[in-house]
Amino acid sequence: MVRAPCCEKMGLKKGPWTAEEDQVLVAYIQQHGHENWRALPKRAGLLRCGKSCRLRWTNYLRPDIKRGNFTKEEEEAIIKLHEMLGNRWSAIAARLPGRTDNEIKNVWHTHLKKRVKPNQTVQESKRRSRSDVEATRSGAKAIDFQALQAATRPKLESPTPLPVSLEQSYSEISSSVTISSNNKRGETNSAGIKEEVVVSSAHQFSDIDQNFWLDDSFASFCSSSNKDDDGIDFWLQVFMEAGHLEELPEI
DNA sequence: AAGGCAGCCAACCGCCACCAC
DNA sequence: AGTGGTGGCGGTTGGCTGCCT
Repeated sequence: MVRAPCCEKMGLKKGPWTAEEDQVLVAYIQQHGHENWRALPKRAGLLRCGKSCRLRWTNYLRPDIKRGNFTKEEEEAIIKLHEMLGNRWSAIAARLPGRTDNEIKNVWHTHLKKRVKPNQTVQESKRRSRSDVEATRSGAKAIDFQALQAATRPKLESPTPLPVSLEQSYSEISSSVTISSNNKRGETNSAGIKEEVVVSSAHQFSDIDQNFWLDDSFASFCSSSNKDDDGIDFWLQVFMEAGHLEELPEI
């Protein structure tokens, strides 16, 4: 099936948003919310496509967005998260309160990419990212941090606020790692983050030393380990290296 | 002063997964 | 089970800005 381009309709505006458009969009969403992005511009009286409105809102107008330069801590966090997750910008953004995936992607491409070691290239990240997808699609066992987090985090009725500190972010990742075996997409966790997998045979690594993620241990481990191993063995080695996994979990 | 160039970043595009019917 | 609509994601683009020559 070939879908028509989003803004195919004549008369729809493209390009930079004006202050007036921003105002209209914000006012409408504050009043009515954004249940249906496609219908929103019509109802709000904007000559934009829904996709454009959604992007503008999520990347720029949302009230919880943190503007301004990235701190050293945030940059370090992005580098480390990128090592772990690859080019999964939305997953990385979910770990950085107030930052959007687009922003993080931009920062990565303009600043951080140059900083990482030569052997930690974009291509490699791509490769890791792809292999994750392929593994998931083929039903193979793969680690998915979002899912892992969801599988072990206590379910709450109200949305969970984003982590308040980077340390907490790492803590949440490392404390919720499990090995996935039955993949099921489409679940939404308590923080409103879409889950890719729900783990049936959860094996928790809740006691991993937080310093493992924060200091150079993880980075040096990554550089010393076999880069071609994108799968479960890689992550098992990671947790064994962290010193908190006595034996291989049953998968 | 002006032209060229590189960097930055907002926005767009195409694809994919999910969901309702 | 198949189809169409929708939202979300990652890659890419293009315009703006500042620096350099």
